[in-house]
Amino acid sequence: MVNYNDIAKIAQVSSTTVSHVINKTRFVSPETKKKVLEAMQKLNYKPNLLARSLATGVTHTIGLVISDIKNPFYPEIIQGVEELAVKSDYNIFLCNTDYDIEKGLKSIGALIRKKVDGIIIASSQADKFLFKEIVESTIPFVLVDWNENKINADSIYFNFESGIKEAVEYLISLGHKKIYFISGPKDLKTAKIRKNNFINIIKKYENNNISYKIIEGNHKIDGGINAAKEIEKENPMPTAVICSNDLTAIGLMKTLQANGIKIPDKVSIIGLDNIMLSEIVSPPLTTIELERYLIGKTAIELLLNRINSKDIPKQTRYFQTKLIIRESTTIAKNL
Amino acid sequence: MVNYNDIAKIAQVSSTTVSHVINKTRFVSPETKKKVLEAMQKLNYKPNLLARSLATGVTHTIGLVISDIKNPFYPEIIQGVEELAVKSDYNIFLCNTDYDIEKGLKSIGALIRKKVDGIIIASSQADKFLFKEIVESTIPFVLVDWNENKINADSIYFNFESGIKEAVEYLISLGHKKIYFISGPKDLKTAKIRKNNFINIIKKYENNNISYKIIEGNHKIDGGINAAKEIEKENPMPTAVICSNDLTAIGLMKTLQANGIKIPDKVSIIGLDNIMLSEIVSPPLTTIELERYLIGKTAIELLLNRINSKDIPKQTRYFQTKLIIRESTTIAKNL
DNA sequence: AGCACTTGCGCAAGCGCTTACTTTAAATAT
DNA sequence: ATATTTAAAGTAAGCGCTTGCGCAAGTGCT
Repeated sequence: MVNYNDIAKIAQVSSTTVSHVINKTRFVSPETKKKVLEAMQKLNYKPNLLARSLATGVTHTIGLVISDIKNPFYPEIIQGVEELAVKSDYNIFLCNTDYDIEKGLKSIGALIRKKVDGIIIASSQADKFLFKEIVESTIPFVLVDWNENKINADSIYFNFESGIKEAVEYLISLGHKKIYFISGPKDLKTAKIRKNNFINIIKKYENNNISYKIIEGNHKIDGGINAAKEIEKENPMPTAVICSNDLTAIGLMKTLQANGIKIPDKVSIIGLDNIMLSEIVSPPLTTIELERYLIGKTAIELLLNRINSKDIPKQTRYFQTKLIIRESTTIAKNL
Repeated sequence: MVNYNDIAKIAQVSSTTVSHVINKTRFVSPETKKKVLEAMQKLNYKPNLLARSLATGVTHTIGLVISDIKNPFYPEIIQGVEELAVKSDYNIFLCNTDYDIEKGLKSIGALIRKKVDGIIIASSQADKFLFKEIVESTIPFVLVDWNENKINADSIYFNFESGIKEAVEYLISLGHKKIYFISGPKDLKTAKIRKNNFINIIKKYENNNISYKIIEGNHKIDGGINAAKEIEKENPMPTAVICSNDLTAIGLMKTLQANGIKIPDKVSIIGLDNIMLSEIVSPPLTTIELERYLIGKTAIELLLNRINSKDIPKQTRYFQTKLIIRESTTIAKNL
């Protein structure tokens, strides 16, 4: 591998000078510069960023931890992060935890050891140990939808309450009395929050003759499929179901439809996330929107800020959710 | 940052010994080992993988270049790559080219300079210059669906011909005579291949009174939406359309439906890729399948093989495509 | 007792780059 | 003509790790 010494030898200068012309870190006379550049050209020199990083302590690399690349929730976040990262000359280590804490831990460990300049955790897999690792590493990080303990860290919070409240009230306004909720995986922080928000909100209406029930899902399509079976067993069936995410809602909807249950006539369904899919299914899904691209962009902005000035106060950003009414909801027929 | 010397000092050994206990690269007496491990514990030591990589020339990092993270085509490939990569203790630099050659070039350059151990290029953005960079870098790489010049490199080829042939013949067997094709972006290698395969196949039937036409799309939903407008202008309209990818087909289908054109009664539609979405739309899309997870997995297998033994002969793998008949196709009504 | 191995570990160079400190020579000031 | 400043570039240590080479003490053999 060709290095500064090789260039220096040919250009008849010191390797210091080579470094300075490459980095433009001090004045070098035009003639000298020319010699160096020509030598570089001649040797087809490619800098070794590992060596530079070792010397400077800066890698221009960040880690992005997500939980499920196949969940359409993430690609847009990734895109938001990636665009600005690349513009700012950062590369991204993508870590997919697969909802697996062990795997997440392993990835985070590797990120730390590989000296990333910062980490974005958008994997809602809450784990104290993982968190401890990161904090101790002193590597800047931002938490997306996962600041369980209101820890003092740059964080992005999703306010699911606003959207879920809209959804519940909308359903009630349509005359629904029996409203079910399909949750996400038990150990997923964001799923817990979504569920609890739903419960808190609907409880306020319990005396208005509104009943509810939680069915466990997994934030995947098959969770919705399984939930459909549970729901069909109910007698009477709920007239409306809110799902912890769109994938679940879609699995549910498809299964009910396949079993001859008309959506929304018989059951109204509301999702959460507003993934692209939700617009495209039939009927288009009423859902609660989260601006994922913007979230990704904001996450990387916070991170870069933090990287560039470690001692500014920790920042938080809130993202509201809001109901998008499409065609999977209608007035309750079985009054 | 704590390093070998700090540990060595506390454990009263040389840094060589520290290295050897950490890497288990030579025998160290149990007592010494214990002292070292305790010192590490005490200092909460975290190895610096940059330094190690600089010394060994191995980074345990690979690059994965794709063209559009938002295209559901990619996440499964990423997953296939990621799973095995993590199992083998590699981290992944994800580079999204956004169909932008400049951006791709920039990313590849960074990967090379950051000394990745290998690169998987699953971005069908053909560019000689980009290719030149990689080859010159001597970094192992594998090409997914992008070996334009049958270059001697580890490659994965998609055989679109098999699936497209099935699709065309299936449509003809259903009595379709006017079959359109919506292509992908002009400068996308895989799109060119898909289109050319279609043309080659359908040309064989031209004398059987079969006519065709190519409409340009972009492998995104809006490409399908625009194509719908073109198609509606045709008189008579084609009775069947094959799309270069599923996203296009979905955009097309949704738009035609919105304009009152029944699918498949009036127009049969076939997609390509078999993304999850295609199963979920209404009607479920007849499409040509590509096993993306397996492709990702195969890509990383090839790459790891290459990394571990540079001088084995270059490998190639072919992936057949095949027609999956769902409900967006039916017999031609306007005979 | 003398020799040859073996065992366990240390020395120090090197990976390719950065950067504080110095040197050299020319330009300017006195 | 000498002292001082300035401009341009070099010296070498250091980032944290690996690893070829070598050394001293211990073991076994004759």
